[in-house]
Amino acid sequence: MLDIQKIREDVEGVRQGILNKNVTIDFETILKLDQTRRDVISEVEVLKHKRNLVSKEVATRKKNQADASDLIDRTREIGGRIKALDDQQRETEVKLEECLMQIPNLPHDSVPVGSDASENPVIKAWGTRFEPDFNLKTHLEIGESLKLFDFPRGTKIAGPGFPLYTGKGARLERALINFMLDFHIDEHGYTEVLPPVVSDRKAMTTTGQLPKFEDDMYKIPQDELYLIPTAEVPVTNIHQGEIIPEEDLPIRYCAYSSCFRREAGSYGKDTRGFLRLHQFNKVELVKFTKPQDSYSELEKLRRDAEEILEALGLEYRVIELVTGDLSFAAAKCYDIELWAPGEDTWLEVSSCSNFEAFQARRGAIRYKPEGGGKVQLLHTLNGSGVATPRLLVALLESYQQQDGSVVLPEVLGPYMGSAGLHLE
RNA sequence: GGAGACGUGGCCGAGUGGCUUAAGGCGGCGGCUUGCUAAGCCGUUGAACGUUCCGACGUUCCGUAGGUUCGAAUCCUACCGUCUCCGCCA
Repeated sequence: MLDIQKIREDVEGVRQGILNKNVTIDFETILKLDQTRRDVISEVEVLKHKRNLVSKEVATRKKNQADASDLIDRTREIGGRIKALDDQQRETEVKLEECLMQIPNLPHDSVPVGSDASENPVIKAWGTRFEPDFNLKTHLEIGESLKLFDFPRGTKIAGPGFPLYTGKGARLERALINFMLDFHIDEHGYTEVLPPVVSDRKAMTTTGQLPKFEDDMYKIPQDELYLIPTAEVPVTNIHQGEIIPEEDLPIRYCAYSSCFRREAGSYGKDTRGFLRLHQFNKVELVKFTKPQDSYSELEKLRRDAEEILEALGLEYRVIELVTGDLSFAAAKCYDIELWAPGEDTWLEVSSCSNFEAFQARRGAIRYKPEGGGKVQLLHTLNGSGVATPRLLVALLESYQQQDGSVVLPEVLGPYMGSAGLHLE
């Protein structure tokens, strides 16, 4: 949510920023609602002040056994008008809030202006291309021959997009999750949390999934809960409604969770194997920072994700998203993509974003400055560190051998245990 | 799932319709004291919104939402949450 005060003060600047995100908003209606709201508040506050004074006078007279019926009549009349104005205020605020909830976050000044993903600049590349002199297999071919997963049976249980990992494939999935968690906890100083995989409407609204993207999520109507599309939702909401002492910042959480996405509207796109799923595993990084620190923390966050890929020896590149490709809640975002030699393509495994105060305002997440300054909104950030399905794809395809087996990188040794690093 | 108890500021806790402008304590902050010293004394203490001549002023907030009333932390209704007991259960 944007600051209504900022909209009031610089509507043209806001309009242009939102336009750069390819969104058009009717700001005139918003400003009118804002004006109405303030007018009504002014009026009702005068009346309430009057009521308070007269009520006090009633109390005084009653104490002195005096008659107060004339005052009571007057207050009754004032009370009626207050009720009407209170209703009007509530109505106006609901409408205003509905409008504000529809506005995406403003892009940061440093974000290149552009209309869509085709304009996203590549800002970094790391690693060397895996180009052996034998014919490369895709992860599906590798997985089937080594019995690492079983898509037909997964589909039998829950429909397409719900993967079933088997044998050493299941072990590898678990190894990757544990490796990434330990790495972020021990090397990068994150605090581990293991959150619920469902969240309520309020939590989904804080992070920006609601009210606009209801159809993208799995819903449990009986309990008014949603399956989380990312651990970002429950983890960001850990501090919903709280005022955090400045000395506790930054807070860095690291969380593993299953993620659930309906992927509505994307049927027929990347449907092969692990490229796009309804359920997948992800290690997520979430930060709460002071406003002045959020951009340096974004760079560190991106490094934290990159280092996972470097430790696994996988070729990656970093993309900076242009304004038109930024998600609803993001002010700035980097995507990290892995090279999948078998698929012969880049696969997005991480998205690192700074939301500035956008989520904090929706969820009332604030901090109290040391030395007693005014309480203010903090900044939230998050990034995948990283999602497993496409990581698994790149890993299997990058470490495949001519004989069809796979030799995993050494860092996974402790996690593969008795299964070993040689999948055959 | 059944029964009961409870929900007040950062924390503890008083408050059963007007004397509350939420007592008192703890903690925090500022100051004074320096033979009450593992201390003492004094002062101070939250959030949101609106107006503003930037000095302030006003309104709201006692789990949440409604209701009764001239007036609600206090009475009524619903919901949410916590705890205890019973049932069920990995």
